[in-house]
Amino acid sequence: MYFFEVALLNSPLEPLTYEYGTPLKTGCVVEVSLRNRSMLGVVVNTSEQPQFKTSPLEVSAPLFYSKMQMKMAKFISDYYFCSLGEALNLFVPFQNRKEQSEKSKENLSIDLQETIEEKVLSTIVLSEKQNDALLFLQQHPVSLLFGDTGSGKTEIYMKYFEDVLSQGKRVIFLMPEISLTPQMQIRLEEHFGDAVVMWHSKVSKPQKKKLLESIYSGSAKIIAGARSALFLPVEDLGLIVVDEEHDDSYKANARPRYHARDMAIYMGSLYKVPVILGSATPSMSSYVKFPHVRLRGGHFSAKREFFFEPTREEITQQVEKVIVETKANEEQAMLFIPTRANFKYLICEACGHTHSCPYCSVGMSVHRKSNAIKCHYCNFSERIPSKCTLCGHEMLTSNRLGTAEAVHFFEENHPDIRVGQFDRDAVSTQTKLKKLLKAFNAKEIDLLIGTQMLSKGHDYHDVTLAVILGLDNQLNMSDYRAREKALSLLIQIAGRSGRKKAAKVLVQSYNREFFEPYLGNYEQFLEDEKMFRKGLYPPYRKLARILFAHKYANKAEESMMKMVESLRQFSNVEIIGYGVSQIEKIANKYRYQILLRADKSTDLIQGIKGSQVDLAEIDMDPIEFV
DNA sequence: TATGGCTCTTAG
DNA sequence: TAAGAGCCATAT
Repeated sequence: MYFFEVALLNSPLEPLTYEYGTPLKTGCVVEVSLRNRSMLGVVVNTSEQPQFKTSPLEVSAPLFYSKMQMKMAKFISDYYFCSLGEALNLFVPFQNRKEQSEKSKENLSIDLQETIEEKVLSTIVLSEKQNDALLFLQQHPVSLLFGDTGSGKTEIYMKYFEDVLSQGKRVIFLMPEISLTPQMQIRLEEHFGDAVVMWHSKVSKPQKKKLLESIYSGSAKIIAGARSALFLPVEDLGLIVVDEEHDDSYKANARPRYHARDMAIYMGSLYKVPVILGSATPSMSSYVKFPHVRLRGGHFSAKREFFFEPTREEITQQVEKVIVETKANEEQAMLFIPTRANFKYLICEACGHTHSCPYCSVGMSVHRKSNAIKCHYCNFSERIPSKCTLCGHEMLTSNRLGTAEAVHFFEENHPDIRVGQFDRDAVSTQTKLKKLLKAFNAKEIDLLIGTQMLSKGHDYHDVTLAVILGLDNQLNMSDYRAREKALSLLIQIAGRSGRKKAAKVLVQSYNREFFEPYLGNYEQFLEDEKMFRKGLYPPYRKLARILFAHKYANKAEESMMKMVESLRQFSNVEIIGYGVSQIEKIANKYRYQILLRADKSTDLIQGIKGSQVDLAEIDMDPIEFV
């Protein structure tokens, strides 16, 4: 009998030992039973016969995790503090098919010839600047393509893809989920035909099966997708691209809390393939860590004129006026508002009481369409009360304008302006996204009103006005990245306008003097920001956030205090602060947290590993602090 | 004496 | 994480 340590997929448990009649390789997918439940697991080690009685395992599916996948999973489990089973569960395993895979390798070059001869409809011609940038990218293991919107980053990627494909290798091309639009798909397919696969969380199960088939067979050469695409079973990897690398959606907000950009870089070093990070507003972290090539201006070299209006977010007469003017000129406008729903809060005029979620310590948002107030943290909703639930006063007022209310406003006051709503509520499916973008590009919509989603790399051609409300909400957040986030947001949204014609950008903010000098000069901001971050914040120092959540506040607090005490032994780990979280309660659980800082992540890991951690959820390199 | 809710332990 | 054991409070 042989014995194996098996990591249970999607289980927080450490590997358990099982027995089997014949030797098995590390990485092999097996079926085991745990407390009468059947589970999938992965052989992670062979072992001696243990003291206790072992259960048998079964080998059912011809699936295995490659050496590289095992290595990466191990890294994720160590660095981000999760079980090996949870880390492995991120990956899609390889399929064991001996003869077929040999064949497909032989066919590879033939497939490729066909792809190039039959599928390529147009050739990519780069400008001299683009060519220089490509050369730069090809000369570095990890590099940053710092290119303004419209400067032709995608063409550079595609030229590089051609090069990689011609060597019989494949590409992983990551982008934020919202950027995986039909436009991008069409652009890629125009050049690479069936060799393109688009992978994201909203692809249906049967469709995923189909896509996986083409990845297994080797016919898929360009694996484009959201962060999870990094974990697909891609053989002969030749290049990884992380587009819009500054985007926060690359960080997973549930365990394993990995950062896909950072994992892409790690993966690149493991596979010895180049990694390209692309952005018009690169993250401080990438800018400081990696060499960059700067690509300025657009093909259209459009002009943007910025106006500032010192006010909190509201639809002022000026906002109304510029939008009406744009419509009169038969041009398109975008309106950014950081809040969804009609209003973020419902407040009593008499006593000032904010209607909060019974399960979370946050205000509930007003959704007029469903006549409900909703909690944006736990989704609890109830009817909009007619009077204050605290004092009974009948006049309630709402505050913090949201996208739905702005849509409502324009529908009421300017019925001739055709409005589209672009936020999580209105764009809940890929189909709705397609529909909305199609309508906007077909000029069936005059004004697109949306949240952060607006800022994500879509190509709009005829937008001549961008209005940005509530930018100070971003800037005033107690977050070391608040400046970076606010400025990049402004530049990204502004960048959606003026692709063809000159555009106006109207910004509501009391902080003109902060934003203005950096508008055409993001690198200056990055340079200035170095001073602010050095010695205190990433990328110069490393942070970890440890979160404790429990039904009883004292339980969570106790666990936190225990951990604080044990962390004190580690002189390399600085406890920046600890206590009740900014949002005290979510989904009926009280929340406490510790924020740690160190020079090196290994210091943090050592400190955390050496401390008592019950109830704790560890967030390495956190980007959220509430 | 049965039942439900809660906490704690432990899984191979 | 999830199931089962043990414990206590309450219902019958």
